[in-house]
Amino acid sequence: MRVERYNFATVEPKWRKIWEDARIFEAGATFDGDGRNIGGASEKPKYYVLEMFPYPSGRIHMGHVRNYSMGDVIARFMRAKGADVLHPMGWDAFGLPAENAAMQGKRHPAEWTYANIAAMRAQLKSLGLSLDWSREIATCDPAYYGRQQQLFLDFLRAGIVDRKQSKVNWDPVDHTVLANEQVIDGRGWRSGALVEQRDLTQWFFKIANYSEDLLKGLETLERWPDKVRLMQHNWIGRSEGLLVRFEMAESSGEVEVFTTRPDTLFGAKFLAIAADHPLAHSVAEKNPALKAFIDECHHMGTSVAAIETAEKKGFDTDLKVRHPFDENWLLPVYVANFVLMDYGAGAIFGCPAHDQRDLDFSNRYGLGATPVVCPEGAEPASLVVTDAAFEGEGRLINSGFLDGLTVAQAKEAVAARLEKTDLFGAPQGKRKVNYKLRDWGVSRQRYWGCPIPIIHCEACGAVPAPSSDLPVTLPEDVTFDQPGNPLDRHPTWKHVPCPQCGKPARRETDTMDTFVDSSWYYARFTDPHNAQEPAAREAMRRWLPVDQYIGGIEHAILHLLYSRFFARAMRDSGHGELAEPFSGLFTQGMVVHETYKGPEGWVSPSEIRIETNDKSRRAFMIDDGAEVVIGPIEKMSKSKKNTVDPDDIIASYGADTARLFVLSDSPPDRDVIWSDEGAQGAWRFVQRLWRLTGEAGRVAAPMGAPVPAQFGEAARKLRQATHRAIAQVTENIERLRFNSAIARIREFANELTAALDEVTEEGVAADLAFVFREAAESLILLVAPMTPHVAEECWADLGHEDLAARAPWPVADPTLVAQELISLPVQVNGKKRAEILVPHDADEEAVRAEALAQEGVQRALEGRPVKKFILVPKRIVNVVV
RNA sequence: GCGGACGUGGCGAAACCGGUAGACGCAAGGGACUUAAAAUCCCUCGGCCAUUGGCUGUGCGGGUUCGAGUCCCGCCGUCCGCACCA
Repeated sequence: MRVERYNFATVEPKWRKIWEDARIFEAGATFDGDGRNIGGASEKPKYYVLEMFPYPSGRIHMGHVRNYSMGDVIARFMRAKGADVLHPMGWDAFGLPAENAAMQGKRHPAEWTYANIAAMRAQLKSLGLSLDWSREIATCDPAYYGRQQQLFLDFLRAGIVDRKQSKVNWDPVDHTVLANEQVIDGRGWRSGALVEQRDLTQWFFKIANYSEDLLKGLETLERWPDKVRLMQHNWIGRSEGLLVRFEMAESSGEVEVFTTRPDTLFGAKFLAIAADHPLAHSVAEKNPALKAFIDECHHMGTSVAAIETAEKKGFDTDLKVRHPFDENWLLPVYVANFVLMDYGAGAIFGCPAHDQRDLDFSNRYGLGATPVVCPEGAEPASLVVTDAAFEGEGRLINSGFLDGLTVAQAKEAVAARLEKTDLFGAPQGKRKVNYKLRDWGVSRQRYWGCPIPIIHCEACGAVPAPSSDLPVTLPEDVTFDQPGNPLDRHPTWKHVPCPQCGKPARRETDTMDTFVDSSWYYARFTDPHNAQEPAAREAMRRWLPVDQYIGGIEHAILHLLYSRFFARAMRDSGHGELAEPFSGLFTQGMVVHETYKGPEGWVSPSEIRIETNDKSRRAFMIDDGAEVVIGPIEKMSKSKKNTVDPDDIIASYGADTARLFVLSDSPPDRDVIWSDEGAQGAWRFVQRLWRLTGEAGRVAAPMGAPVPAQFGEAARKLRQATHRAIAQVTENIERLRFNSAIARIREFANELTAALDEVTEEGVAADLAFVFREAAESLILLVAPMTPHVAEECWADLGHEDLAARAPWPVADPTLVAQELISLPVQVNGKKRAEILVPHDADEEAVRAEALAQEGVQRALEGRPVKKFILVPKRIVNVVV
């Protein structure tokens, strides 16, 4: 046995330096005779693996370690498989936290951000990720956001940008717009003031125009998780319905509503309009009570969750509208807090019997409910709707000319009739495909973002900044000691002459949503230093789409939808060719940890020790021995103090151990629980790899030894184990089942250990020696994507002078993977009674004879005749009696 | 409210198209080595009964099937997202 321990502290930095000097992780790498990367074009197939780039918060967390370890496994695996791999890294560097830090710590956002980037870059480098650092980008770099401004202007020219009013959360004390998460119980998080909804004129990307295309495109994304596609599908929210215009009873006006259930029109009890509906505003002018109600709605917050979870409330306007099919039937018009102005027509008709929300509303205001759809087989007279609306299928009742029709037929009949009915010179009904997807408001009243390159001129309006002005850079001399946007109150920055008429004009002081920054960075990585355009067409053609994108499920909708939109918008404004930027997507789970609570509050894992025996598991403070309560396992967060610092882990166990642990134990799309015991388990395996290679190396054949003509029993067994492990680990990595790949590698290590235990003092024969080398080298290459440093050290220890990081992936010999004898379980009436060993090509008769001869089978048969004999080849035998 | 996901030993999990439930690891218990400890190695490890062996078991209740963790119907529980956090 090898005496010296594997010393990660010296070994890991050594290999990182060697990799870096050899520049082997740069995309498009080709090498000269000395193994130096001389760059240039590559004949290899391309593979682009991308992990969502981090926000530079200052420290990486275990979630980053997991995310980037997964991407690195794929990058190293694909490189070994012979691909030219692009695996870049950058920084999502604009955003609110930098401004908050500036307000608190008096540090300039740029200084704070770049310091954080430097710290996090060093941390990421210590993980040994095979990243192409020559392509590093930061979105707060003018070189990056200048090209983004170019995109904005080209989108504007292509008609993809719009300027219109929309609602924001306004904090009247801080004079600032609040994010939804900054609104807590209707109040600003910092000021505590009641938040108002305000109309602001803002810039929009017309993503809604792409609704149908974005929906259709989902079908082509076969390597995306179904759940993400479903979430986007629902988010786009296509619905086919009818716009219906209702005539007002006491005036010549009308109210238009959108409905997906025109079939239930005879069950209508009321109309409800949004608080911001023009009609609501006009009534409110003469009705202070309604004005108060509308104001109340404005304090609800702008998020859908806030609106829909609020108690359903309405206000009777006293206006009445005529039912489209009966001019004497008048319906009341309410202003309701749950109707959204942005969706459909900003007005609905309520059918309480067949819509739960309408029913809740109706019950509150005593508006009644008449059932008009009768479920198949139910007695119409027996239908009474009290607390539960019936939203299912059935046939129409109480509905005049619709009676007896199915829901689908009735929808069609109503649409057909209203299209032919005239109201004020136009059809009363119009079919419409409606989408929930709204245009993307990109204006932010903040400093630390990409300036919107527009100049406002009193005479010429909103004028694009000339392209020679790009990038329009942020002024550095700003302060954060007053509320509001520093750009807006900067003394000189915004004052510029109008590019068209030359008169004094002012710059747009809003910056872009940071989602814009992250919507095209994948394309920038293909040509990160281009000063003329976002990315050269040739570079995008070489690398796009991203073959495998990896990130958190929290980005399932917005970021991924915006990026898909951006690809289309770039295409339509002359900046690319493809619609779908990510052909493969994988969403990884979080890293979670136990929580500990002492008398003084939450306690960090580093402050406690755990005592376990077969009965209990208890935690105690290290300093005073006081017992603390072990709480639930939760997402790592500073507030719960249940974080583990990757730096600490790397210092005590090394990067390989950290990488191995976050990849094993749990499937990658599920959360993984970080535990010190688990980390130690991973550490033990890293040590074991080193010992095992040493032991195998002592008995292994020299490098380049010829393949023996014959293999003995022991050699053949280990050889089969080796090739089966290669086949299964390869498949598991290809399917991104890293936990299974590692389990299989460990199993193979166990098999190799068992084979080494058989070795006696006399040494081994040439055939076995050959197989020991083959097994040890395979083991190291299989584990190298997960634990690259120890693999490199073992690889050198086995006598290799070139790098494991550059070695080709081992290939399984199919003839060695196949099993000649197969173990088949034998069931009697579905219960396992015996197990038989049969040749893989045994015919049914032979299997039947063997199965029925088993003692356990005979016992279970109890002499009864066999009714049916089921043989699933290579799987199972079931005897039915 | 709307939408989505998940539920298997003490714990994390595995089980490909419906075919041996619990691979691999963690924890625990027992043993070897050691003056001792660490490290390492070996054995046991879902539950109940038992002598060979049997019964039972994948959140709960039904169903389909020769056969269900897997498919269908209905519950229960937990977690996540909801458009200005990134």
